[in-house]
Amino acid sequence: MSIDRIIAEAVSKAVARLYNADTPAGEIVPSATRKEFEGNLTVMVFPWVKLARKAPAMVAEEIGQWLVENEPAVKAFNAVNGFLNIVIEPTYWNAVLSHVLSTENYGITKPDDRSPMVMIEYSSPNTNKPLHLGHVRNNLLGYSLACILEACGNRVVKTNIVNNRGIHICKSMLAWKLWGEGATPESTGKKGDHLVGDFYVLFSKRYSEQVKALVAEGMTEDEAKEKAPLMQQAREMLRLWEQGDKEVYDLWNMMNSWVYSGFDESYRRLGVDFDKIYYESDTYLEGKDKVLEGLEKGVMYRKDDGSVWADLTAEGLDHKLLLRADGTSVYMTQDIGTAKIRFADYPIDRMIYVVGNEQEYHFKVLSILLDRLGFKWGKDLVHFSYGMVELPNGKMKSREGTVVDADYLMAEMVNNARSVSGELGKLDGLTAEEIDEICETVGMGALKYFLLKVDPRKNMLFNPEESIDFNGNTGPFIQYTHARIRSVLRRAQADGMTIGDYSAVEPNDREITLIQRLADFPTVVSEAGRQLSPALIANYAYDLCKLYNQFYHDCSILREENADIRSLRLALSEATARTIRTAMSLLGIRVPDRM
RNA sequence: GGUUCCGUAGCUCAGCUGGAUAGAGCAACAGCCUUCUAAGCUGUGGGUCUUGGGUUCGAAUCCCAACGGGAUCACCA
Repeated sequence: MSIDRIIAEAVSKAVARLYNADTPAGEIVPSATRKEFEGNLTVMVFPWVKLARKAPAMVAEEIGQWLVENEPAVKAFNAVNGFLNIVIEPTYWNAVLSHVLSTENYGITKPDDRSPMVMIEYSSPNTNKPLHLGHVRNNLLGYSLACILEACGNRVVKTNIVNNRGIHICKSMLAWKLWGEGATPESTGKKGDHLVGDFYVLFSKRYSEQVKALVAEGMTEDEAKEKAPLMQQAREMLRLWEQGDKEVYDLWNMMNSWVYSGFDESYRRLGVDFDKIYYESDTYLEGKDKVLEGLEKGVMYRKDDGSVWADLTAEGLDHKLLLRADGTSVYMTQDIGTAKIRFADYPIDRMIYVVGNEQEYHFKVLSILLDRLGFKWGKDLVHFSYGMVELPNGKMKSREGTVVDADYLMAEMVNNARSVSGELGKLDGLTAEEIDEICETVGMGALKYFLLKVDPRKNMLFNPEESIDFNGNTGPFIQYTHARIRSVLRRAQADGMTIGDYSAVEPNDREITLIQRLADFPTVVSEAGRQLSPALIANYAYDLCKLYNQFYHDCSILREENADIRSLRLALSEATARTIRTAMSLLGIRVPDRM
């Protein structure tokens, strides 16, 4: 049992004896004592002052006295107003540390066949352009959430729905046909997704030139956008695609395959993966049946023109279109169709969509509709909504070209890691492969940690210059701490030192704080799972590293003469390294053994 | 305008289901490498937690309102 539970039980017993109070131990939450006061754990006694009819300080005094007399783990106490500060028997902390060290997968709950199944959708790219910074945030959040949920004992299915059809894809295809036929990733040396993206940009450019020309001839802006020949041609191409026209289909397949392999490369570098990938081209027709089923059930209605709608006014929302008058689907219908297929594929208990906050309305509606259509997870589906990534000079707008390309960004981060490492002399005496490996790990670690440490709901600022920083609350700082601990442990091993017996050692204040923090890990993981918050894990890891670094500078571990004390410090190092590794793996960040 | 999210140091961010004198990093200044990795450590300065009410022993945290900012309210995806 953890130390704060022991204290909670004891306090519960104490107030029962002293004041006849019926307070379950579960309601008592001891917290770490603030460093200005003496003690390790603090319990607030305010809940019992009324019952005791005594001053808060007096109540704290009485409970404290009872604890010292009846609970062996409690060594001493002091009462400051209503705050009861408890000093735990120092050697007791060693037992806590041993527990941390001896528990395999400390803090991690492995799922089994009966565990709830949660599906998490993330990434969901369009196949007309490469990934950008916003996708990076999405992918990292999604992947990390999946790791955290799995660590909390869920069976997790990571999924991706690739938006590979529609007018935007046809625009790239048309541009390629008109101005780039013959260009392939091989012939141009470009990554497939970038090549296709370039044609999309080219289309936009030529299209807006056409629109401009038409406006100059006297058309209104809206009319020009509609009537521009390029738009007409793209529409025609979409029509042909939907009819299964062989030539268009072949082109579509070819260009998509370029994009997929480009995406795969980006995903690999990001370190994210999927258990099941759905393609919109396979699912976009599926929602129709469900909607018609809803029509029969009476949860939807048909207008005179034949279009199908859902009335959401009871939920305080509007009427929502689901099928156009010509019977074709809209976005919402497709998501219903995807849900149907997914539910048929997996026995899902819970569904999480990692999608930007601009789609909050969409998912609110989707939740209601899925619920009405009988999906058991519909009502409680989670739209894990995250804020935009902003740049110092304003928003990212693909139209204005102010996007940060994901591949470019990753390369920049790794390059920067290389130059900083080189300047610091960290790369001396390493082979070329080792250098590559470390720079990749550090550069990507910096990027990932930077995007994961902030509250996902918030819009965040990404300053390309400042964010490539390896000092302070950053991924590399955590990686560095880990590497340094590993180095200590390596030397210890080389010198034949082992973690011996430290059960009789009294740890100092710093060491106790560190042990307390290590013991917190399982709570932090389950909390992170409950709140779906990678940021919680990230900030915990930083905090832990900060504590370790202070401890590290506070004492010498290997040169400590007293073998028992050295044992404690080695054990502390070992436990910290392991916890850092586990925490970072929940964020999808690798930690190097040396750097 | 309706709905919703956000507002904490000059900047970027923590602050868990209410608890003691609101914390880190960056930036500024001052120290620390003959000692296990200085991507580090120590210290100094820097705050009306947007504002105003309410709830109570106690509010950055919960409730209401105002102000400021983002998102959204398509037969686009």
